[in-house]
Amino acid sequence: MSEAPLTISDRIQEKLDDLTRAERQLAHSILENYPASGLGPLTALAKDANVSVPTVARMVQKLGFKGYPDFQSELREELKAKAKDPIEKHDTWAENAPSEHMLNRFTDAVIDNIRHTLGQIDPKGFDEACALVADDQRHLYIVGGRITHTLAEYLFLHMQVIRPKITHIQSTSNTWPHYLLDVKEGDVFVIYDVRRYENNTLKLAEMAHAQGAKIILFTDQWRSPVHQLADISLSSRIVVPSAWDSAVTTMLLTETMISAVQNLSWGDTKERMEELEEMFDQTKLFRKFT
Amino acid sequence: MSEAPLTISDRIQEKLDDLTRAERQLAHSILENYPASGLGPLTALAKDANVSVPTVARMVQKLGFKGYPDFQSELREELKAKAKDPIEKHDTWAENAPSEHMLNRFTDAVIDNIRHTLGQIDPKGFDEACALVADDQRHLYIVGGRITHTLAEYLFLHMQVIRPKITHIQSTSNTWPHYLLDVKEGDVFVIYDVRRYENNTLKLAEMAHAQGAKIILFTDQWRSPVHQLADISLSSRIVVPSAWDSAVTTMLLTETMISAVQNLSWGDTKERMEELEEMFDQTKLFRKFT
DNA sequence: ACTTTGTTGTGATATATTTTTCACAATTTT
DNA sequence: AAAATTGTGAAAAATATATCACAACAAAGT
Repeated sequence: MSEAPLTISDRIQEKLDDLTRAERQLAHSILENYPASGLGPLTALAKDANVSVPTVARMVQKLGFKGYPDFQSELREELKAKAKDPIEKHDTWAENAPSEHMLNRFTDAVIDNIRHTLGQIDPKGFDEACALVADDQRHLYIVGGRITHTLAEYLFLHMQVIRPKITHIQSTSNTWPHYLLDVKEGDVFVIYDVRRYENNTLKLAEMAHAQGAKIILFTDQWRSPVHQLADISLSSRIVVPSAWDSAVTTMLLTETMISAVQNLSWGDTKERMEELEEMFDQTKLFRKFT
Repeated sequence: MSEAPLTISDRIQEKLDDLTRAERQLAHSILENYPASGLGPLTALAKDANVSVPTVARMVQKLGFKGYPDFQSELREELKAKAKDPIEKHDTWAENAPSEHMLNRFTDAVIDNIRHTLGQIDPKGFDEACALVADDQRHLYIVGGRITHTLAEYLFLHMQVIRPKITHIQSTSNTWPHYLLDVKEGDVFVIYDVRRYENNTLKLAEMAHAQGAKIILFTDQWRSPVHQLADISLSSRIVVPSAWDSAVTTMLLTETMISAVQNLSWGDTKERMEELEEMFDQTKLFRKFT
């Protein structure tokens, strides 16, 4: 058995549990841009990971190296070996799996979906959609179908924090006619509908449209019939090597929308502060969970 | 247009004619296993190339670097950049939007997450997890938290079609102690837990573990504490330019699992046929929609 | 063959960095 | 409150780098 020669990356990950908080933080920093950061001076690495110099020194020894230079020289060996290896031809995603492995095939397809989807999207329309969703003068209704209600709820959960006046409707439930009574002109519907397109969803969209609501539609490349009524359609490619369709791209657009709406709601000034706070928050989390 | 930023390798080759014999010898040695040898100590490089130390020092300056350390740090930069590149290639995703547009920034981050995640995943563990989930002798419990229950439900909805004996538990609900009564040794728990990790989820995992259940954990790069109890952990990078974390990569893994489990459930014989058919199918689709 | 000219290695040395350790205080975790 | 972890600042030890002068060498032209 010619076993995989156990890279340093592997070794780090294995030991991850035996490491202390600061060490783990350092480990992640090393893996973050591997192996480049490990090849620089120890001091730089320490600063990069926001840990002290002794922490680095202590850890490399914990990992079983004689010292930092020893660690580095093994890293270089590894790099040398990898450069010789012909495996990297087709960049596989999961390097340790053959390219026919489901992990690689699936990911290939998803990346392809993302590329196609983003390549064809209309940024203006997207921005308009975000603006509509961000406008808390309008009541926001979020609608999903049998499967897509999970995406709808995902959007709902986040919007709940960002703005008031939102409702999550499941088109497959029979309670939704209720909600429609209250719909006012100018309210916004975010509707998820991918194949197989659901009749209920279409009906719901029609009624909403009839009441003068704006409709933003998340759909697939073949476009749900709701498309006819929608003010803005965002269609994603959803084809993967599976018996089912992929919701990954749709979720990507959804998350992007969440982020964009958040920014709009907070105003330009706070945007940067938020980014900072995020980083800070992240650091705190590192400290908290050891 | 932003041309490729001229690697050090390029620079060396360009200057090759201006170099003297020993320097050329050195240059070739550097290119021989590039960039590894350039990242070691100057002395080692000199010995490797069978040239003297001053020759190396003289050459790096001739190449326009301030000194050997300068040369090295540029090499590291290059390596870092290259590691990021394989598919990203700085082609902006939404071509009609500027690269600072949220669509592009967000997608960049997500692709990066996917690459990191897949790069570090253990395919063996993944396969084992799929086998466990596919085994319909075992009852399958799917658990999600406040946000992640949407992912859990997504998995649940698909598994429902593929196999019997599954239950979707929401860790935030107070009904879950009920279910645990029925858990038998060998049953399987698929648990979603990303930061901020939920106490309920941990408790639930502990009880499941105590009853001898297998645990498969979907978590983030920092790993939920449930990790300690899990038989298999699948961790995803979740960092995006947003106030929230991204679930896209986790969903990608989930969908991949669904697809893999589906294949397993159809029996070994049909598996390959199906794969072929899939590929064929995929090709057809490519032709159709391009 | 004999310069001439430019290149290269040697050995030595000064400088600059880096690594490794310490002791101790601050902090966090148990 | 005790134990473990981490950062600080400093210093010592170890390496690495940059240079120098000079001799050895090689190639080119005379």
